[in-house]
Amino acid sequence: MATLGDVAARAGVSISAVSRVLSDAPDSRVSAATRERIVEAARELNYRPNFAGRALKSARTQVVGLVVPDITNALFTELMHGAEDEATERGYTVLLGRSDDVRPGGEVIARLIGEGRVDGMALQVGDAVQPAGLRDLLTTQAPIVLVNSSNPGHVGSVTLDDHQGALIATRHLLELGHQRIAFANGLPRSFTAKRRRTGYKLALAAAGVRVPKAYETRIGYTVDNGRTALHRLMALDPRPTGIVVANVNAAVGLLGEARKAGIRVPDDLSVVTVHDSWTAENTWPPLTAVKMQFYTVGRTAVRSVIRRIETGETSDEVITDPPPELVVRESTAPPR
Amino acid sequence: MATLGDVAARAGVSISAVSRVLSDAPDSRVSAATRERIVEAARELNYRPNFAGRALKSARTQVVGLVVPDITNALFTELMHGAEDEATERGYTVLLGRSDDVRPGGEVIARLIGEGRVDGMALQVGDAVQPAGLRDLLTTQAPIVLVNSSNPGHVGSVTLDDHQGALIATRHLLELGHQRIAFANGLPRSFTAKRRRTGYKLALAAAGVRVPKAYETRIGYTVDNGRTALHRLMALDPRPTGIVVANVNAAVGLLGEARKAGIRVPDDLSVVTVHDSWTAENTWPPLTAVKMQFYTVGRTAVRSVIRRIETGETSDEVITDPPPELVVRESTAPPR
DNA sequence: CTGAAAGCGCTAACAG
DNA sequence: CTGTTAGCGCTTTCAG
Repeated sequence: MATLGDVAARAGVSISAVSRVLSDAPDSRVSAATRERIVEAARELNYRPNFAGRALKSARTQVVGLVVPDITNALFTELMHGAEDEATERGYTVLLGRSDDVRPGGEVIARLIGEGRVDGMALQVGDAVQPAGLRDLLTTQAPIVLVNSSNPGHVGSVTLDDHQGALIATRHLLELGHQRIAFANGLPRSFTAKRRRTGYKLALAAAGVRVPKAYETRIGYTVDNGRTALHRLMALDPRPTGIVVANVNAAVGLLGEARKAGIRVPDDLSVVTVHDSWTAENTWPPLTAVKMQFYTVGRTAVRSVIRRIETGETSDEVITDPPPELVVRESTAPPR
Repeated sequence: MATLGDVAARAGVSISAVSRVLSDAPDSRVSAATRERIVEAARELNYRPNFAGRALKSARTQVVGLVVPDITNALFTELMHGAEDEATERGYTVLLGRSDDVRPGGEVIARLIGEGRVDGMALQVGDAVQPAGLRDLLTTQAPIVLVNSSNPGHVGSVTLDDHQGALIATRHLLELGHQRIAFANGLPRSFTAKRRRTGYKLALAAAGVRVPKAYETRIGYTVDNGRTALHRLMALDPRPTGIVVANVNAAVGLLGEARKAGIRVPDDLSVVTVHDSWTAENTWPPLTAVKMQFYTVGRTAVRSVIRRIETGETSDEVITDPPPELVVRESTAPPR
């Protein structure tokens, strides 16, 4: 790989002149002719600035970490795209990491920041992460922004309007005429589950509808969790006529299980989910869903991290624009 | 962040002594007492080696790039896990990148390698990449290993046994008694599509079954491509009684579209797909699939890249162990 | 057994 | 306008 020195030698100038020209300092103080020679030499040698050299000198990597619990998840894909787009526009690169439930990201983050691999991080912790696990992160001075989590301390945060999402989903069933509306929610300690829960409850309360306590399950967001929720809810008496599922993956599992149990959707049971993804379009019947703006979350999170890196400012943001949007497909209908 | 100098000062020794101890050189030539003091000081200061400093000095990052066309894709998830597991075991980190069809990874790769961000790369190009786009990569001396692609030059490669996968899928339908077996394949220029095609053809030939030419579509691997394939195949006369789909995402789309068209699976039509993923379990009916070993591909690819980095050896490998495995679910049955 | 010193590629302050 | 130089944190050779 060509270095600044190689380019300088070829152009017959000093290293610093090359550096000034190629790192396009606004004030490179170089004559047009010299600049020309330098640029030409760099092109010929296919020069690329060495990452380590630059990072070592400047103590900046221009990299932000994005750590999510599960890269698999179709939802995070949108988020990652948003993060990448924002980063690229601002001259940053995104480094993708995984935080599983065991190590709540603490180890990964400490490494990435501690070793100087990234300048800052956007972090979404898994559902099952205990608040205690998060506490360590907050003591850090590092530029960390929490995504779709609570904000228990002095780090910034970006969250979806989960409350509104669940409310819209629930209202959809109410408007179809359902009264016995159940809620297949995430784990009790999940931050997003708490917020979705209030949306569900508020919608019911606003309509003057009361449901048994057992109508809410709090099992989790996975496909299998959805399967379990279906069984638990359908064992109740009276059976619900509609279910709001707090997560699209769980909804896919719930729908499959309903099918297996001979429960017809939407004839016997309406299902609406919070979140949308390509998988929701391809179930049978296609799932009615409330589309949440994950792309915007990604963009906003990275913007927030970069602001934190560059200016030190911290902020807590809720994505309300564009708002959650109901996408009606075929899994919901009026109750019989 | 604490540096070697900080640790040295605290331990009252020289920087080089600290370096020797903490980078656990096998022969650190340091007394037990000194070593103890150094380790203790490092712990107290929460020392972490600076990535840039180390990389600059050693011209090694201990990072391998993994570039895939679409991080979304459930299949690549397995591959990424395999890659990560292998990398971690060998003291490397994985940097994830995306190669879309427009820039066949060329730009991304040139940057990552040229700037010294990674020591080597495992690269899967998209379906739609023209061979010409690949040629540039082959001139490179960089440690690149192609994944699930052909090997048109002197870079290494790791591929699945696509031939065998398609053959097993086709044979499954034959054994159920189908004769009119169609094949919803990827684009003609896709390397994997070519290999799957030979498996399909061989299985038919071995059984002495002949089908019309139009029974093979070569539209692509996406969900929408699968939908299109369904329509095209069902417009034929005589209709096929079974379809082998070359990709699980396309199979999901094809299945959904069959449903919409009132074609009952498996009563009117059997569907079997190459690949397996969680989405295949959650369609209705659940998809019979040939499970391909993406996890092993990931592991092997990273192992191959690292070998290339460390020893310069190049190899071309086909994953045959474990072999592709038929997972029978409910989308296949004997023809009526 | 331990330390001094050079140098990886780059930027930036300073000198000419 | 252009060049010299110090130093970012680390590894490694060479001296002690």
